[in-house]
Amino acid sequence: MAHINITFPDGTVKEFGHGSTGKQIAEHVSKGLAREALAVEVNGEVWDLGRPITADSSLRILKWGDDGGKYAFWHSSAHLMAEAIEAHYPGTKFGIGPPIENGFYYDIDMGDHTLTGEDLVRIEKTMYELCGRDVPYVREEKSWDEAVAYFKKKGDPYKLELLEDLKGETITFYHQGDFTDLCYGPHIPSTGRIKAIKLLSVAGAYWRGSEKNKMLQRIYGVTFPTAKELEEHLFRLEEAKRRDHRKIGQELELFHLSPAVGSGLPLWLPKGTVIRESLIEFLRDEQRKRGYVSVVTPHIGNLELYKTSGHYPYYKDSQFPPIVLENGEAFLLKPMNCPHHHQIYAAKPRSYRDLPIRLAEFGTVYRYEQSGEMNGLTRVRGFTQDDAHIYCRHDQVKQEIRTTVELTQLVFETFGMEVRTRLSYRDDKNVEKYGGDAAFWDRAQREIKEVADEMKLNYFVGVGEASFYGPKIDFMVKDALGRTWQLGTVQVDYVMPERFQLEYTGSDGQKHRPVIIHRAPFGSMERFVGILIEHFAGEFPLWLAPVQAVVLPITDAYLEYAKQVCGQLTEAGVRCELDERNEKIGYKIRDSETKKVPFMLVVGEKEMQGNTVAVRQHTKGDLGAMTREAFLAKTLSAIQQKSLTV
RNA sequence: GCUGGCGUAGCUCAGCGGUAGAGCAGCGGUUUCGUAAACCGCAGGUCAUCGGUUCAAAUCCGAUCGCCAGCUCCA
Repeated sequence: MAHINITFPDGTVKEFGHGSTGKQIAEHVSKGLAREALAVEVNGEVWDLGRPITADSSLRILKWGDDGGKYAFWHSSAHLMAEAIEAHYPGTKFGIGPPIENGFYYDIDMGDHTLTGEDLVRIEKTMYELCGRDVPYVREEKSWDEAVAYFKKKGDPYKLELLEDLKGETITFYHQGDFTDLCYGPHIPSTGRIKAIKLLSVAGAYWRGSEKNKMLQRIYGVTFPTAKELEEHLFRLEEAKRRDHRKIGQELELFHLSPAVGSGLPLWLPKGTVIRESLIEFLRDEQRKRGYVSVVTPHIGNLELYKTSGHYPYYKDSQFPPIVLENGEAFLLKPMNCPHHHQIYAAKPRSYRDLPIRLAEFGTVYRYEQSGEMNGLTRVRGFTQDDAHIYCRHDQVKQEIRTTVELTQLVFETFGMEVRTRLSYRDDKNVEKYGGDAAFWDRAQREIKEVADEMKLNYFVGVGEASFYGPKIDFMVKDALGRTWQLGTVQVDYVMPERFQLEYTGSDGQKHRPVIIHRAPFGSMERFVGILIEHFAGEFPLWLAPVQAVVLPITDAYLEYAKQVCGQLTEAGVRCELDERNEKIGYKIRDSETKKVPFMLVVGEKEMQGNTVAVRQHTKGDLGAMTREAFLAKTLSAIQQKSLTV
């Protein structure tokens, strides 16, 4: 009998019988491993445990802790859900049912029936019954014709459409119990492995992600090998909801969204404005050190300006309609600041000695987002970019990219935020979406990649994510609900200098085109603060806290002393408030804790006598008494250092 | 924009055909208190808006606006 050599992850090689399965090999290693095994990775490809291995291979047994194992587990769970749906609603047509980052979904077409919460409960219950039967997932290879015949008979147009793209290939089916699905796999050995199930939500989703297609119903769910893990997962979801910036923003009175003003037009309340302005001050300072100069431009601009830039009419759908005067002159609420800045550059002749010129503005822009797109502060129709445009020579481009990336990194480090970096390239298959010559694009993309490599950035590439005038380095973060948002961005632009005929005189006396770098480390103040609220769960570091300290007199006998303390701190630049309400100290403390005020200064007889304050730190509790001077010094130092721990 | 869900006092929510309720917050008193909620009282709502059904609508139906989840989009 023939043998095959199996190489394990630790490098050891063992001989097994030809056609051995992952399951058999796992059992050979240990009973425990076999019990936990969900799938097997064979030469980098994830397979079912039951699939015979017929050649020398490197092999890794996948468990719940491995992405591939989870993937198979949730993929199998989607099939289990489909089986339960079919049991309740025969004739349901199935789209796709893949595993995702935190669970799985299945897109289904139920005709006139709209799923309700009760339906989900019923389906979930049936899933528990089905996994209780512990039936195996069985792989079966079919010819394309057999597969088509099956789904024609079943009457499932979506599966037939999927098969159209698989012509000529070997098709695989998976069965479990009474359910059969077209599926590339892999799957876990049997339904019994699924012990805990939660169907989370149902929402609409276009078939194949195109709004031209029919909208199907998508059920999201998550499953686990143990009930405990499900409980933990649901607890984490609840925790994440508590961080939601929309909730905290309301509780802490940071911003307000009034329908009377308009959807997606946030109002910054006094406490939120403190945060916003602290951030602006921080960045202005850093930019000043780096040779930026500030400019200010109006909120509207002549429509012709945007025709020159190319923003209009190509992006008409995402702009508010023009404001047209009686004489026919038309203005647009500015959707970006660049054209205005370009006019500042063009306002006088520029020499190569002047470059780079770095024009910075916290510029407010307006974009007509689709009605279903607005989201708290993270997606709005009016927002302020921490914008700047750097006009430089070709030989300065890489250096300028590098320093702007470094500035962006400094920003995220200051807040201890984790970001993912994306190189956003154009999509070569869709070139009409982009302006400028291919040669410019190649050059710009090469330049950002070179800088990214030289800086050893840990990036991924996003094809088709470029802006229409150039490629970008984008900095992405996730919100409390796991949604990804773009914050900082650095963009290289060879297109706008052409469109606006921007020039400088070189050392050779000839006219040359500058290159523009667009950059915004925060991205927008709104989105950044939204994410920041969630990052800190409303517990801002001292330098950002809207109220840094609150003085709490024990009784009104100490009100006068409390006023002195608060006055001294305010005088020194600390944002301090006095709680002079006629309430017990416990009540005042509770109130300030709820408002997440970093320092509570309790003052009574002892403090007044000793000229001290009893310091209580938010979430940390009583720190004991401190002289007023010591507290002030400690506070000022933490503010100055932008410390994350106080 | 699309699919579904939801709009009741500043906030969190109950009421779901017979004309509006609680807790917290607010205000007025009493209390003068040492590290997460003192006590008593008062006030507060054209039940998102507009239209319809009905003897009667917060409650049923429709439209509009807004919010939420997802999809699509995102210069």
